[in-house]
Amino acid sequence: MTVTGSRGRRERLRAETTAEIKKVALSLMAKSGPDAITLRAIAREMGMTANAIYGYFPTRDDLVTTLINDVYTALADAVDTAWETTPSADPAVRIEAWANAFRTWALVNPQGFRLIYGDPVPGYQAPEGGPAPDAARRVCTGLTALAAAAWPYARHLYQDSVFDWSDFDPGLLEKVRPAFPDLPPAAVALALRIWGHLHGLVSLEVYGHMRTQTTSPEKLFQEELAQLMQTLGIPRRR
Amino acid sequence: MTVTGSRGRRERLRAETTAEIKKVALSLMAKSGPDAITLRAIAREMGMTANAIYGYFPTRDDLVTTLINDVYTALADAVDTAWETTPSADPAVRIEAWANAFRTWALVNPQGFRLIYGDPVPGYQAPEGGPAPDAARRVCTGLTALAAAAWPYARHLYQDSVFDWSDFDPGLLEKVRPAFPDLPPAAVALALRIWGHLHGLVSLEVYGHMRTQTTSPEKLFQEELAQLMQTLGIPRRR
DNA sequence: TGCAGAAACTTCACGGCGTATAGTTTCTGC
DNA sequence: GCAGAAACTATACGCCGTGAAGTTTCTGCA
Repeated sequence: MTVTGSRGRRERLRAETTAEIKKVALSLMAKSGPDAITLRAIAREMGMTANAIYGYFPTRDDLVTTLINDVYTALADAVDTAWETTPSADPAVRIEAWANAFRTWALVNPQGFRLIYGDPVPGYQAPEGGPAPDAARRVCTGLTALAAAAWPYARHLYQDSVFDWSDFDPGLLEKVRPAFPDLPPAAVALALRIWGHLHGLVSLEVYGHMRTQTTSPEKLFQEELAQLMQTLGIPRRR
Repeated sequence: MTVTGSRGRRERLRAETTAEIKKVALSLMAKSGPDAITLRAIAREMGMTANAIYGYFPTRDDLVTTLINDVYTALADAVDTAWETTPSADPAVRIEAWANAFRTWALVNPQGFRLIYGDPVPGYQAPEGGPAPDAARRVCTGLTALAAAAWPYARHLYQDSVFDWSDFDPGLLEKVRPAFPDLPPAAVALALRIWGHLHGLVSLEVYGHMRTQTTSPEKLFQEELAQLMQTLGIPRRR
């Protein structure tokens, strides 16, 4: 009918404009960093007035929050895909696939990494619970899957763990415990520690702090993965 | 004499004003984050015009670079002091002292940590070679000292290392090799990896990404240190 | 002691930013 | 065809860094 047709048209246009705003914002970010995400620059690029954007996002921070969500989701998709498309027979291969997907995504999308994990934009205040809680949860759940895959090999190394469930966020456990019912708290702690290790090496590299120390961050990261397998008690494949 | 006395006076006033600019800038940063470091806000606080600051720093970026240098140096001092004031008999204790000093400094000076390691300020472009190469070097050299202290225990774990000297920055090696003549490339790689581990855990904590996952980042960090000793082959003290 | 010149500082101006308010155009559904 | 909603523009305010030009204050020498 004309009714739904017309309403549909308006909604479609609206959705298209919203998408274009985000697309332009992301291209500005990719070219010049998160700082370049300004309403006026986006509007300029789109042939609009900056205030027109307020019809789509109540404030600039809301736009940034949405972008963080999208970008973080893309990262989560990347690592999830790497995990799922790698055969599960050899946990070492699978864990390496996850970790390499993480680093590769960060190196391909350095500004996205900064957007997610850094101070995204001048004066940006993240909303309560963080800007992209779902995507962050997905990444952490993925990390727990790593730990779970390694746990048969690693468990004897973490016998005297001091962790219990109260050490972790209930929202995280809600996702994690049903998926891996047999996993103890120590394994979740291990997952978070691995997150820290990988995040640290990658972020030092992305932010350029490694460049002044080593000429081959790639080699360093592969060494990290090799040693990680050691830490997890996983026999080195050949 | 009056001559030197007068010239000395001008220079002293100049040095005092420079120091006050930096002091005010750092207090703004501590209160409201690196973004709050604006020439106008500093000038307002000092009862001056923003342009007066141009007599002391050619651009805002130069001021920020100087601040990064100062703050990074403070961090380097903190970890160096922790290292040097801890008895060297037990490498585990000493390494833990270093790592805890690193994390504690970051938690006490979160905005300083962001200034050093994050995107400090909108549009800030770090100068060639990084904003604080000396302080960064000192931290990396300190890390190599950790690796050197652990090396007698750890060396057999890194027999089949693939690193050679060409994998590292000459400027780093210039500092490191004379200080630790017997240390192989693998130990430097180990130092950088440890840096990554600690940096990752601490920066996830400082940036609030851990808060949504664990309720006790402190416990996680201590577990990290305990496992680090394992990785280094250092027997756990009691 | 007076005075040229340098140093320190202010004033004014420009373009950029987020965003609030008010006004205008365009489309929708009856 | 027309009321009203939705989309968008115009104007304005207070921030920001910074350049140019002008003013005040201090310094060192005659």
